[in-house]
Amino acid sequence: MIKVTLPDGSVRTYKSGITVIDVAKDISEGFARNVISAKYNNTVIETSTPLTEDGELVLYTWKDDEGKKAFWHSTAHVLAQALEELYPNVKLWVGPAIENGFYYDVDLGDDVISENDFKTIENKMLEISREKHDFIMRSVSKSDALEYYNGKNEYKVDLIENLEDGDITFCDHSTFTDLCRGGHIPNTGLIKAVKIMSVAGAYFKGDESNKQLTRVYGISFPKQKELTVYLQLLEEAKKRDHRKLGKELELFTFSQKVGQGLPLWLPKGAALRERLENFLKAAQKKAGYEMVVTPHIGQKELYVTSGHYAKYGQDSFQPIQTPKQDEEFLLKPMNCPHHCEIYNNGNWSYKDLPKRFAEFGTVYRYEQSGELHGLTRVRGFTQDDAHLFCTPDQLDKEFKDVIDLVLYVFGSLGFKDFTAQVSLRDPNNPDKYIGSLDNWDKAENAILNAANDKGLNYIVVEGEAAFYGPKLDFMVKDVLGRSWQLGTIQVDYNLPERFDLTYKGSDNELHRPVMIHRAPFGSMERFVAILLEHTGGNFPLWLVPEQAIILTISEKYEKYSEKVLNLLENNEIRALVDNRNETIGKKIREAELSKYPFMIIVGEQEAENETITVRAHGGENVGTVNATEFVSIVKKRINESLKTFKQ
RNA sequence: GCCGAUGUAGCUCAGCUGGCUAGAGCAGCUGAUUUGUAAUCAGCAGGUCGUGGGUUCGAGUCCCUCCAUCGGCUCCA
Repeated sequence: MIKVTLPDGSVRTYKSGITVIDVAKDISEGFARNVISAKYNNTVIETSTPLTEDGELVLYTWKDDEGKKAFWHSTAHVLAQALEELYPNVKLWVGPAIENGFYYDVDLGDDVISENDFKTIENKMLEISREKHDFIMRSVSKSDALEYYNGKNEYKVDLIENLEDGDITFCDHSTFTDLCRGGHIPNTGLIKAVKIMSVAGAYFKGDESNKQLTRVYGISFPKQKELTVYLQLLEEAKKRDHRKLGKELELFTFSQKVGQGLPLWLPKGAALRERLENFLKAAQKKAGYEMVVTPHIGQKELYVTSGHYAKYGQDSFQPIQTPKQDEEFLLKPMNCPHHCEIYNNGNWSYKDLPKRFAEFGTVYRYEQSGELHGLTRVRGFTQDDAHLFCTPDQLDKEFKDVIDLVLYVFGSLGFKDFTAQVSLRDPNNPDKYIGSLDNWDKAENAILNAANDKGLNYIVVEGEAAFYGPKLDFMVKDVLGRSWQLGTIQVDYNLPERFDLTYKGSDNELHRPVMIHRAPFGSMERFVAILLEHTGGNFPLWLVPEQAIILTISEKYEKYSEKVLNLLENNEIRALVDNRNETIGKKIREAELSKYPFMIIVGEQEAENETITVRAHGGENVGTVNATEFVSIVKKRINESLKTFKQ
């Protein structure tokens, strides 16, 4: 007999060898029908797996993330079978579940899959699904497994060679067999709806020097309706795409003539960006930062000193020659070397530190063309950069103060769903980084300590560090769930050495300062992009381009509307008048679509009584008030969203 | 850079298997209308169909080059 503990703490006793599904049936027949996956002692198993020892059992349905994972991974098997039947020369690599659906990486030989083929693949998959084949796991010896794939599929052979004999399992369903570690739904019949989403190239083992395989993305559901809902959700998300909103709200544009990845900020966008800059400048001033300004180019030697040239010289915009060709300049790809030289201009005592140099510095990076993406990945962008130079003793406090500043910025703009990520170096790839191991250890520990003390809920990712130092990044997702780095804080012991930065200590000796790189927004471009997607274009009231639009009932009320506009402008409320010869219904419709927070309607009644009637975006009737009262309403709402920074 | 897709008026899109002067709605302009909470009516104007080649009697439509964009991969100081 074995003891099975369930998540609620209850313990049930069964004959050894009972299957997961029978345990589920014992709990409840109805529940058992929905169980599609399970974990036993924290290991993913099949619902048909017999239990032979005591353990903790967790049962999953479609509603659980683990259940979805099993469902989608199982669908990947069905996809693989469909591909094998449709493309006899196909060689399979791997087919995992992902956040939304699954993919399978395959080598199609000379065949190509394009969107026209999706329907055929989907139909084939549904055909297989309807036949209700059980997924059955079996153990295979390493030699048998190798034999099975030898000469037929070098990718699987590569995979098996790295596995331990005894740990190798195959999964069968229908006539299809795949190397697989497990985690399937009971049978293919549960898959009722399938959609192939896209195909893409993906390098074998993620290595650019390897062959590029074809990655087929798909998603599946236990009900047709859920697929429909999912596709509708995607459509809705696309409406909040920053590229679409940026165009509609006239914030920014791109021009083929100017060049790809080089955004053009339109007047409304530029004004919005300026407000963001002023907002941060005010907070930085309180936190003891000093603004500096540096040029857009620098001598090549500057970047050789910093180490950037060796690391990124080949992938950057190539050096600019002087007419005599006796000097080379680089477009500034980052501000740190310039700021190091600003530090070097002074003769600092420990009493002067920390020095905090801030600059909205525009930088240029030659990103691969395939990587460019709206405003989130561009070739010319402005960082809200600053570099802090401090004594080793001051590092902890300075780092924590920067965390506070970043959290203040995120809070003021309504970002709640962000992930703090500590990015460390890849211990297996030391060539990627500059600087001594000792310095790296110090820097990594400084970040971890500060993050811990601040009670930050963070994840640690190895291999994501900058080449000169580890980072604490603040990641935010876009409408399609893609993660982007916004705020970043980095500890750097390396550049101070390379630039020979010093300060005089209390012992009258020269010492090396520690450097913190930080950018709360990350870049103005990316930040505005993600902010657009998060707000759907409904910016916080303090930030929005125009806070109110005055709509006249007819052109007769032009004079009065101008008077109201004047009063609002004198009270620093951004507003404009729509006095076109159009119906009030049309003006309201357009104002709604343009996302003005307030619509002020003025007509006969208002002009007579010196009042205004206010409608908020979305339809809220704020009421009929006088203009001064409206000013206080707006000011109050702004204050609710924008706290002042204290440090 | 690589894989797949897309590119028609300022915007959103139609244009079937190549066939007469390339269409619509919105925006714009002109006129009428002077309007009370999500589209007033009429008229006008607007396009080298991304670029450059090719196939053809004939190309928006088929083929190739390049450019840009989209979804991924790799990259991301």
